[in-house]
Amino acid sequence: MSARLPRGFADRGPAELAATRDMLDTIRKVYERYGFEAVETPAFEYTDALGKFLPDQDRPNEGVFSLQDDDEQWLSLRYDLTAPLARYVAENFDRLPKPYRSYRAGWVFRNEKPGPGRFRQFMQFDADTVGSGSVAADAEICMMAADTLEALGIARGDYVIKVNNRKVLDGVMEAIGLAGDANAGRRLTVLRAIDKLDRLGVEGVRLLLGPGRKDESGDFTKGAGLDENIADLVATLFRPGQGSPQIPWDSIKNIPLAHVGWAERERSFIQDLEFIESNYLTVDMFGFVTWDLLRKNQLEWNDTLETGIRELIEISRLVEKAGFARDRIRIDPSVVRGLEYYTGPVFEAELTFEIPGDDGKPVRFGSVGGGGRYDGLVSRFRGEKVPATGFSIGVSRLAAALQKLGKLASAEPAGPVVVVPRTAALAPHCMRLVQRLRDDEALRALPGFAAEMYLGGGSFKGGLRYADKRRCVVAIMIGESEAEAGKAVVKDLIEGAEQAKAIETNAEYRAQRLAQFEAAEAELPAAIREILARHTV
RNA sequence: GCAGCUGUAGCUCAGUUGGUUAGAGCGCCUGACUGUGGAUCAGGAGGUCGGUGGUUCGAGUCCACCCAGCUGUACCA
Repeated sequence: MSARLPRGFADRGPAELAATRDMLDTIRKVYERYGFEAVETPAFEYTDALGKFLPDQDRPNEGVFSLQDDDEQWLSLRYDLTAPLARYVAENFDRLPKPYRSYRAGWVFRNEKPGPGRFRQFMQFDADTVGSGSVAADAEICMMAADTLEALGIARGDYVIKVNNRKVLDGVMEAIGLAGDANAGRRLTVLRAIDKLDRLGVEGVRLLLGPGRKDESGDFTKGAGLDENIADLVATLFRPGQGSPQIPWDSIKNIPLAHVGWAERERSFIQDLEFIESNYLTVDMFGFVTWDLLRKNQLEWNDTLETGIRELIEISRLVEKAGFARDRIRIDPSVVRGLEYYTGPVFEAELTFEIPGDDGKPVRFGSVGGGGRYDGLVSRFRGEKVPATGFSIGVSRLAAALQKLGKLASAEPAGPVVVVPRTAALAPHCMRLVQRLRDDEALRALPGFAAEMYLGGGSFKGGLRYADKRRCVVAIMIGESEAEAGKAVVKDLIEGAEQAKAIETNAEYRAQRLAQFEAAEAELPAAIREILARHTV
């Protein structure tokens, strides 16, 4: 039998654990400052509570890890933290304050094809506001996401929280005649195509919206089958970075409304925009461009679309007033996200900086989190409607990005002070000594201080080799003569290694006892503190 | 899932048109060094060449299938 790690799972060493712990701590502080409170739910849920099982099968869908309980009920490992929260809120609805603001971190599991940076178990850190239908809740979540990324050390300008609204997408679908249950499949295809804008570009997406697309490997993806001009319209409309469309603000303002003959509702909508400050230009323009494109294609404006755009404008207004400019939170119509349960605003946190990859080509990390409004999730468990919105950070992915940025400790933490007995008979003497170090007030006050006696057998040098591998800074050596004299030899391992680089010959090496000195037992803590201080800053 | 590429020591890789006992560097272990990691020197362990079957006098090398990995694509609640 060979020892092997299951595909798509990862072991984590001390360096990674320490880094993740720091990261979670930082995120938690931001969330708590916003007034969110902690909750934890288990890794397993009843499969139906996760809301995903195929209609005509009694077996849970692939994609989740599932097993049958002894009462034959299906259990699944959670694939995100949102569905379990909905279950928790529904189950404890009466005693929770509303709106309920909660955060939680935990492992989630997906039974999918793993890849570089894609695991079948990974950590998410979520925050949600349940019980508020106000777009202020959505705006706040976006603000918090931006603050969180900055708290983690990502500079302003190196990230952006992109915001869109499912109602806009739905409204456009409606306008191009894809409303209704009969078109659900094609709607999905269109949404997926839009989702790929950043990767495939406008051309690729236009193909996906129309006849279909063949990729480099020759694989063919079936398209949505839209008419060419409609595909054009959709691809243009949801182009990413829509922030600077071709039409300048002035030309919108100066449109002679009466002359174009807009319907009353449309006119009032556009007139509204005139009162909006220039910072909301993106949404305004998007609204106008949408309106204009629809009109040119003889398609109708609709309520869903208007509501969606008005919500986006409102969110822009809120975050702007709170001091979040467009370099942090930005409306981007190409954001699609979670195709299933989102009902309103959707968000995506994206890292915008590039880093040279292994092959030298610049690599973007892209999305490190996302979320949105899911007004239907909790109500699956209760009669009444419970609006909710939330955001989820992909911890592992973000950690990888931070590591590349150098914002995360990547080195293994320094090892303990190791006391090495010269012979086995000295073990009691050393054990007493090491315990005195652990009990020393001043040493204990040092962050991360640890002391241990070398427990390995073999030769004396084994102890030093061990200290080396553990990245220890200080070794204490005790032989018979030292024990009798109540003394110890203290060695600065880092300084010793440094000095050894200059040594060329064996004789010289033997002659030197690099970076070590003898100290009385009582002076040990002070000597150790001095060496540690030398190397920890 | 589909397509293309790749599988030689713990790691990174060599291995000539198919030809003897398959190599290197790093790492690991042991020793030298009067009681010392890191320097130096000497030695050692470790591979059914991803697996199975085939072609051949002979296969790490050629062929088929399988498995695994990488890349793209699809899916990702």
